[in-house]
Amino acid sequence: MNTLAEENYLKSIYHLSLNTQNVSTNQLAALLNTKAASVTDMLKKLADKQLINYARYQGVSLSAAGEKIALQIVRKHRLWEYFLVEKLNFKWDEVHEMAEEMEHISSMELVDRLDKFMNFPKYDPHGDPIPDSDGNFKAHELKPIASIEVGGSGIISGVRDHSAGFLQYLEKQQLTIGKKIKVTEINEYDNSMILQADDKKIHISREVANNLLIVI
Amino acid sequence: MNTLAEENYLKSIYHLSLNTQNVSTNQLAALLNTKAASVTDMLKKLADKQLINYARYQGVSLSAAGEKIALQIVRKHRLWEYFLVEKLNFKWDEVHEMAEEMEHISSMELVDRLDKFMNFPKYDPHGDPIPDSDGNFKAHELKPIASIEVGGSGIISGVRDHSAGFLQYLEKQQLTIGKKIKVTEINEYDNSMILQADDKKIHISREVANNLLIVI
DNA sequence: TTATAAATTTAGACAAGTCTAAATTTATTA
DNA sequence: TAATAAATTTAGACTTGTCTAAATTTATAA
Ligand SMILES: [Mn+2]
Ligand SMILES: [Mn+2]
Ligand SMILES: [Mn+2]
Ligand SMILES: [Mn+2]
Repeated sequence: MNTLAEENYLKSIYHLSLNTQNVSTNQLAALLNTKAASVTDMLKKLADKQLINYARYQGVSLSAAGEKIALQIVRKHRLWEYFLVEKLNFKWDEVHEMAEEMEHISSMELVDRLDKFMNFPKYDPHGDPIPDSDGNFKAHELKPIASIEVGGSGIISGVRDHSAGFLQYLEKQQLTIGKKIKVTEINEYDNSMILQADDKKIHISREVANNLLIVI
Repeated sequence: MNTLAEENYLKSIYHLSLNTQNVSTNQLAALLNTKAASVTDMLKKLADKQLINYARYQGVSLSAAGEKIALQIVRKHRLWEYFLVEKLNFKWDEVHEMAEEMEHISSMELVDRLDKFMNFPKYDPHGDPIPDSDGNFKAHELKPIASIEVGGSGIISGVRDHSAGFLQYLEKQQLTIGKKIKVTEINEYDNSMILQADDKKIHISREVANNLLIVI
């Protein structure tokens, strides 16, 4: 079907498309850890295959066919992450690289059975929605904690930064998916916030508040 | 570490080495579904990496380092096959191609946890032994049913032919791993055999008898 | 609105892995 | 043992995916 490289490009275009209309060559190069020239080469190939809409110098978006493929890869990635955490007891900061490889296992029958085996989970260990076999999913209505005012509360349901460092920090602070938090104080000087979670007060920086997402 | 192609070559050399001292270029080409010239190219590469012992025109064998890698791939292949059958309910004739991809997932931590998750199985769905994380395993003392005389009996514990067609045939005849059988009759004309299994009489050809292995 | 900067593409090269066709070595057999 | 056949290797080419350096296009800003 599609090569491993093609799949990684499609998935990256998908992710970047969530924030911008047209994805730029440089954005892709940064995310894929490659060079702009290499990206251009691949974009030509994907355009030939009708998987993307591409006009020279104008950036790129997924075609319907490309999005379908991207969603299947995202589905596999998130299901394998769920498997690694729930069945093999990995921590949420340990699974990304492994899933990066596993998402390319081609059998659809396999991923559907895996889905069933785990009882059709709707969200991965980082709170990201898992598309079903048709590519459909419902995302949470997420807001960064930074956007909440004093007195507001919600349930931690996602992260904006998926890096192992950030995830480990959150784990240490016990700020994990599903936890109910309330904003009790905002420091005017640096905009850092104090949260009430269970019986603890947790002090988080503005940067953390920007990258930690809740459902109200 | 090693590329996917290199891993597949090492594994193939390993399998062929079980029957012959030095593996030939043509044997590898046949098993890997490629051409002899391609095999020669790869053998040079693997020899440079000290993973095989190779002398031009003389065939090839694994070095200690090469065998270690091959055993890890075999371990992963068989553990994933076990997972697919025991956890995801695939049939034993359906899992080979998927495991062919999954065996290349690199994380050793992952495979060790998978092993633990499944309670350290010793044999894969086809009766082949699963190496432990150090590459050690104990193979069954296997004999083809064809070598048994009338009155002899044993437990089905392996197959010589792993093709889906053969496995499906065995399944249909209920000649599956673990079943106790007894040879009740050998037809002199075509050497076909009649087996007693549970309460059934099963008639098998010489060819089947050669490819079905038992422990006495 | 022109000059400069930034982004992107093109040109040309390279490594991995494969192939066909030709050359070489080894095995077989007359 | 010499001729022929079979197996293997070499030569040269091709594809995929990548890179650097140079050229081109688009964006920004004086
Ligand atoms: Mn990937
Ligand atoms: Mn995730
Ligand atoms: Mn393989
Ligand atoms: Mn097997």
